[in-house]
Amino acid sequence: MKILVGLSGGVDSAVAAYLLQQQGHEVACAFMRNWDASLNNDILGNPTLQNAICPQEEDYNDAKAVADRLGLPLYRIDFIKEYWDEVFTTFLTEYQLGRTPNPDILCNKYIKFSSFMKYAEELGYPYIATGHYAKIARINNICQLLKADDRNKDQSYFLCQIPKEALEKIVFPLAELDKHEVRRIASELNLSIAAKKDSTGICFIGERNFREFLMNYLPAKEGFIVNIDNNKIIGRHTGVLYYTIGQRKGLSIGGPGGPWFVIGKDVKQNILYVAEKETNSWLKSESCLVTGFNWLTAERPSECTAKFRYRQQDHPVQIRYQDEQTLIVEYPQQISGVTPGQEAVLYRQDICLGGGVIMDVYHQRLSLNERIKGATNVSIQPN
RNA sequence: UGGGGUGUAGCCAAGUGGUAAGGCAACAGACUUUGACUCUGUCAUUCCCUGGUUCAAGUCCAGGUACCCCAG
Repeated sequence: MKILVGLSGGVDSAVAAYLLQQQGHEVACAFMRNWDASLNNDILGNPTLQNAICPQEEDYNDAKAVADRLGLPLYRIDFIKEYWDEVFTTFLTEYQLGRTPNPDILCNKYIKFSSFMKYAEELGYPYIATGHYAKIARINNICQLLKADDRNKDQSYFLCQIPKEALEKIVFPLAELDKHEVRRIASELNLSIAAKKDSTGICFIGERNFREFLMNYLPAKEGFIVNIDNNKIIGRHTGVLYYTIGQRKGLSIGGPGGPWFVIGKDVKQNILYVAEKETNSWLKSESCLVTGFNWLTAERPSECTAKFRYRQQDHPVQIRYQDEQTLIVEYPQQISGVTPGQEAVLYRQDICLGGGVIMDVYHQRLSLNERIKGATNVSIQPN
């Protein structure tokens, strides 16, 4: 098979390329560049802005070294405009609405398994491969997305929004490998990046002071932090959009009581609502509204399991259908920290059924905003 | 300027003569291809100031000082 491997400069994609080569495929590599700090006005909190060589060039050099070591051709392709238009604008819009989006899921949907796949086809490669820890298997002659064998690294959550048809054209060579085996292979090959630290942080943007990064695009706007249980102002925030539900760090609320957790926000009034202790009922919900659901299978279950965040355990859930893409996901046992903007991803055992965006969460039949409104329907008192 | 009370880290707070608990926050690290959560670690040679008693003072005594409350 002719396969184009997305080579990032990290260990995983390097080993993926090597494995495909060993299997006798006709392999070429491509390095994607999707973020340009100066072009994208990414100034605040950018630790590498002044560096002579930007981290992405270092990654490219690493990828080049890998390709050379394996004797494979390396293409280079920019998706900077596509990333901005399709991933980043959506990301910012969601933040402006007070939600917490998952940019990496958008990146996989629009860039890696759309634009990049198209690019590969045009280049004459009908298949693409990446270093994702996920598995594709034919079940009843239909390609399905499954969890990786390495359950600790499984990244199927991030792939829930990719086009179903794309599954036919993707190869995940790391599907059955543990991370430590991948590293072992890399070091046996004497790859220069064998010990390179796993990358974390937003896809293509990297590990950053997140608040400072957002300040480039969402201006700081100070406001009050209010204790939802008594409507008292107990602190100040630098911008309600910078916080996410369930967040504890960065509130700077000292003194008696605590710890304090963000439980909701009022974007219009610029108020951040917090409650004491993680055990408080404000973070719990029994159901949520999920929209834009991307189905990866033909199955439409009424019961299955779900993850509401990456690396969260699978929770048993029941599904009620508003329509094909709009679901009410119910979990009467209650789950903490289900957050609008994040993705609800459904599974049946190992099979990833698909995912959609959490639009609202409900507790005792009330939406989060209704609950907050009910609790704050008295004037806020200065403390 | 009569009475009472209180001053311990950024905040809250133990400690009542024997060599500064704990919590919150902050910071650092781990974990993590979202954002969180979580875990680990760091964080007062010093207790409002000055002097005194004592082998030993955050703790006792004296004076000063700041703030709070009550009465004027």
